[in-house]
Amino acid sequence: MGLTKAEEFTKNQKDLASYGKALAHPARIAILKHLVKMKSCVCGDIVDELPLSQSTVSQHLKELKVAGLIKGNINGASVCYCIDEANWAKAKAALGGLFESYQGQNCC
Amino acid sequence: MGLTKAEEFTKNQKDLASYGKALAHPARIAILKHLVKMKSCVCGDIVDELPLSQSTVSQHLKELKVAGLIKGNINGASVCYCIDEANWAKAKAALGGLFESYQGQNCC
DNA sequence: AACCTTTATCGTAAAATAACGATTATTGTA
DNA sequence: TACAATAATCGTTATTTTACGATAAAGGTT
Repeated sequence: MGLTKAEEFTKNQKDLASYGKALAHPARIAILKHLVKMKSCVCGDIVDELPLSQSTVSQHLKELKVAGLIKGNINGASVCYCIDEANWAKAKAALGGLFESYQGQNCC
Repeated sequence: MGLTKAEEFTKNQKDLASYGKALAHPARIAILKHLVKMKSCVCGDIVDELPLSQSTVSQHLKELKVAGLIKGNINGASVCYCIDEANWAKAKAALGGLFESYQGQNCC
């Protein structure tokens, strides 16, 4: 993202931007939708669902994990990813709050 | 964002990602919150609110406009920006739908 | 007409992102 | 123990993003 002056913003603004960033790629949206639908999910299954290489999918999974939206549990040789319920609720509340704070009525 | 294979995803996935991208920077979150709160808003006022140069803010405004979340009306020498009510509702519904589609219950 | 204000655009540089193949580490299996 | 499978990480490249100053365009003002 080039030069970033993000330090100068509030925690709430940075949190919201962080959730936005996690959602800012169709592959990550696809991963999240898959996890929501399937509940259980081995990493390999996600790779098979997407038109991307294993390493690229792994990167997207990492970003979602860093943003807190998902978590991964090692299960033998594979890893089971799923929605991180607590943080999902936080993101939902934060984004929902933003969108609901607008009640219509503009000047233009 | 580097090489993008976004063509291979569904319209819904791309739409959601587009909204995510619009929200992916604290400055744009700040702009949106300001517009929600103030209702009326001259571009210059937004510049004054942010720790960024006029040209950088103008770029962020453009991105929000491209994503459809805001619109600008020329008002003499200045421009009045505000929330685009229709698209705001669409984004709210799309993101809300994603977050509400998860009903808890994971394997991990 | 000359000038100031306001905002968009241009040109540029630094940094992040997206993508891939190759490699590594770990676990399970023959 | 040797080998296959799984997933993370490394190294690299192309593209996009962020940011800024400078300039341009357009609208007011004197």
